[in-house]
Amino acid sequence: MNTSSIPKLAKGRKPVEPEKLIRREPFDLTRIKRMIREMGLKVTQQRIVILETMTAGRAHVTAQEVFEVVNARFPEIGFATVYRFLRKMAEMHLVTEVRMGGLPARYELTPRRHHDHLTCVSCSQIVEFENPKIESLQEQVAKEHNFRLTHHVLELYGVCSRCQRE
Amino acid sequence: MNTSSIPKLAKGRKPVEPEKLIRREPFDLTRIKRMIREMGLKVTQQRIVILETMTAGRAHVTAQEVFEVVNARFPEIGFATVYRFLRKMAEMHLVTEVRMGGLPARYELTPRRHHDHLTCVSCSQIVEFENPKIESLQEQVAKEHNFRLTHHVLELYGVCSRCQRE
DNA sequence: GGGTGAATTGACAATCGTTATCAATTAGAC
DNA sequence: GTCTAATTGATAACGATTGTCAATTCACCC
Repeated sequence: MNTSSIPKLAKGRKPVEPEKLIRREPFDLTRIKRMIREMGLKVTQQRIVILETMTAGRAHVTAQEVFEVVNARFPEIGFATVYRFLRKMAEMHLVTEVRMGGLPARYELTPRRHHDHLTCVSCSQIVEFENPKIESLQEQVAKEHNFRLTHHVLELYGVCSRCQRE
Repeated sequence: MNTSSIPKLAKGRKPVEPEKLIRREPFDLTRIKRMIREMGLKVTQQRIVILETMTAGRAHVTAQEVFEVVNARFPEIGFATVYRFLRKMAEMHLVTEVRMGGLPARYELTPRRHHDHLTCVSCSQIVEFENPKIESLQEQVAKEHNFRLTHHVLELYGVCSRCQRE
């Protein structure tokens, strides 16, 4: 890949569709580079762009969606690279992988506070929630069975208020 | 498919490897036929064998595992039939589909009492548990967000006591 | 700065679990 | 038994994910 073209493209002006996914301010470059280095990885232009997209974009995105945003800005970046880096970041707990049913995995920057998900089966909107009582009851269950808990998946599915009306 | 050969094979004596999966007594034929009829489906030899295997075998099996048991007894039964029927039964809530991570779906006869799973990340053993307090807290969370809850997935992962010792 | 080796990349093939297709067969109602 | 719609098995197709590998790039040394 011709990486030298990336800075050039970055300054490009052509309007990009998938940008609509972006909602938050990305972390600054220094911070992003540090995050990559802290994972024990080399700092490449691809990884900067991918991680920047993750920090800037909405949560709960699929690898495909990340790829589309990234690839729209830098067509040289292949989707294998996106997949690989997302997997690596999940491994490093920098992002969290959420798999619902047989659907493609969704990724979110690992939130400082743990939370679970409430998903609308009709419109797929995801609401995050945290409930310390449930958490502690889970710990209690694990203890009763002499398990040392490593993690858990709690996904609630239902119909949101808007979809109930329709 | 030559179904007429099935009764013949059923009496066959050749020892079958995957039988080791069987742990419980299957439901009797009359009951199994009734279950299939109650789903609004035709009673076929294939479905009898598959459902018999489900009622007789261990819980939390993959479609592939069911297929292997079934196919060992009746090589004429294709795996598309197994997949289709499992999916249909899941749809009818006769069996419950459990998907953990990106792994193949596992099926169990829907237990009379709802329960969740505690899985050992080391040896994959699955412990079932039920906790009404967690259930009601989930309802409460859904209510707070104006969702009408349809179902949920609660999977706890940890290291079982035996694996902790090793 | 340039040189070097290992990590990373992109294109693409391969794999996995699952689902669709379709002609042939079968269950169930008459 | 006859008829028709449901079911079946073989196989292709599918979508998500992972592996392969030659070419490129980063990070470190000088």
